Amino acid sequence: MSDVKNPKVRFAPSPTGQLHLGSARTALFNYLYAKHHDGTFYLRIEDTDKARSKQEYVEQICSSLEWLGIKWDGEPLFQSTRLNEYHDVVLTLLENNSAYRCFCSKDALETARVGGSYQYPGTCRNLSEEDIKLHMNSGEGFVVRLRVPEGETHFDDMIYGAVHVKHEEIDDFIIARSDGQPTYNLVVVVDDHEMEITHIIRGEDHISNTPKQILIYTAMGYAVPKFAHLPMILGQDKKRLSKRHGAPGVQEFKNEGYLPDALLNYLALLGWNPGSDEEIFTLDELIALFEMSHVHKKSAVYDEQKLSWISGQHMVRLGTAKILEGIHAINADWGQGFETNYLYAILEQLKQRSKSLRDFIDQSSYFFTDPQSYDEKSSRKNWKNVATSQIINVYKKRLESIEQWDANVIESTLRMTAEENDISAGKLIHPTRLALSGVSNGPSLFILMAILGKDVCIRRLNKALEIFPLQS
RNA sequence: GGCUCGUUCGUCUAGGGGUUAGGACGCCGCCCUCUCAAGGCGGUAACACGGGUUCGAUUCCCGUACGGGCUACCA
Repeated sequence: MSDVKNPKVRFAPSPTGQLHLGSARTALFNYLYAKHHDGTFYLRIEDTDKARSKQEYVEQICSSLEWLGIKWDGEPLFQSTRLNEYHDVVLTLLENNSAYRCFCSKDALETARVGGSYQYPGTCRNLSEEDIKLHMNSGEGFVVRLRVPEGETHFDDMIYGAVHVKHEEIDDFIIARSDGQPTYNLVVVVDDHEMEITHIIRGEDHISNTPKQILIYTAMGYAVPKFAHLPMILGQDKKRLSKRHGAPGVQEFKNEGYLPDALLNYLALLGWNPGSDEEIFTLDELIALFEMSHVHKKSAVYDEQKLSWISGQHMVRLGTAKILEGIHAINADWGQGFETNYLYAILEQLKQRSKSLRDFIDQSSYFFTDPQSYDEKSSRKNWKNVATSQIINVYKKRLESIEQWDANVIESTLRMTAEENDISAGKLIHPTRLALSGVSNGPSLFILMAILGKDVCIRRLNKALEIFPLQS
């Protein structure tokens, strides 16, 4: 289908914050593209902004990627370790006349900016050797700018198609700051060349950097890689997704109890479609199906409800052992002191009712401790008077004599009791559920009772018989 | 402001010169049922607008509107 072989891609976050949804999707698409084509997925930490980069963010980003199951190949490359290489490239560019020193002060340029033009006026573009020496000798600071030639640059974006940019629209941009530090555009090119990256897959916000980078590739005589720019993810207000949309970092999704595969699944569907009506996929399935040609340019709005649904779908498909593992990852105490089989039985029942791992925790308290309170509405509705207490008492007595404690027996006993007393089964089921769980919803009552066990059921019924009806 | 990209149900999307414009989430209803879910069935809801081109445009072209991106000695 595709003639791409063993591509090398990279995900290059800057450690100035934790991994966000948008970045996570960029990482995902890089990963999917690489793995689909038997390629390599590298991680590069863009930590040249010393003021904003933090080690703790490096760790957070890495652990988020690990949690997601996006595994990078080899060791991460840290740009902060490659300052010498960048410096050498700047010198080469200076030597081959592709770049030049600019002695204009920042303030001077700032005040020179008028109207709609933000471009560098080219003051130092053609300084003579003597002028340069003069400036240098007087100890003036300088930046290095790329000498952008006349003409235009074009490239074929895998998603955007043909992009043409006239050079008049490109500034003689800075590649080295006055403190000698290289800038983003320079650094990216040097590393992508060094790492032999074949496909640069990144957010649409980088599209205008691309011609600048191509200019550097060309000036250095490097082969130009292929580019794919991904559409943005927006919040409900159609603004670029950010913290204030309540969709912060990947870390939060983990804490909320989302499954990594579910998050990945949802993210993949933002801007890409599998070419069928299927919507639920594991990571491996996404790898197999991923095609860059199915990625479109339109930005997508993040929708937590759909994420939640997808999460629920994954939950149902997941084995109980995996679920237990996941729950313990966010709450190691859950179910402590109870047998694993007991926990499995609970999870099996709660699966259909849980969208996240948190839901299991939130819904399962009555499996471990007797209800401390009873749903008020249900109390009023389902255990109104002493008549209910009397019939519950009858049922309880019969339960006490059951030898074979299983759901079928529990159920037939209840139905028999109801029938003999000429009431509907529901009249007995609802108060019993209330007495046992304290709430009015949950798994089938008889399965619930079978799981809880005879002793617990009798104990809780006795307690409820003391309390209900609340007031008469 | 300049450059640029986009616009199909509220949202994610399929489609593409002639279709009852398809699917999914959500929402509503029904079925199932001991509740809540899950599941099944059905319903609600869209081609931004104006001009062309054409026998015929939602689909192609041009404008307008609206939205996104970029416009740093950040990455």
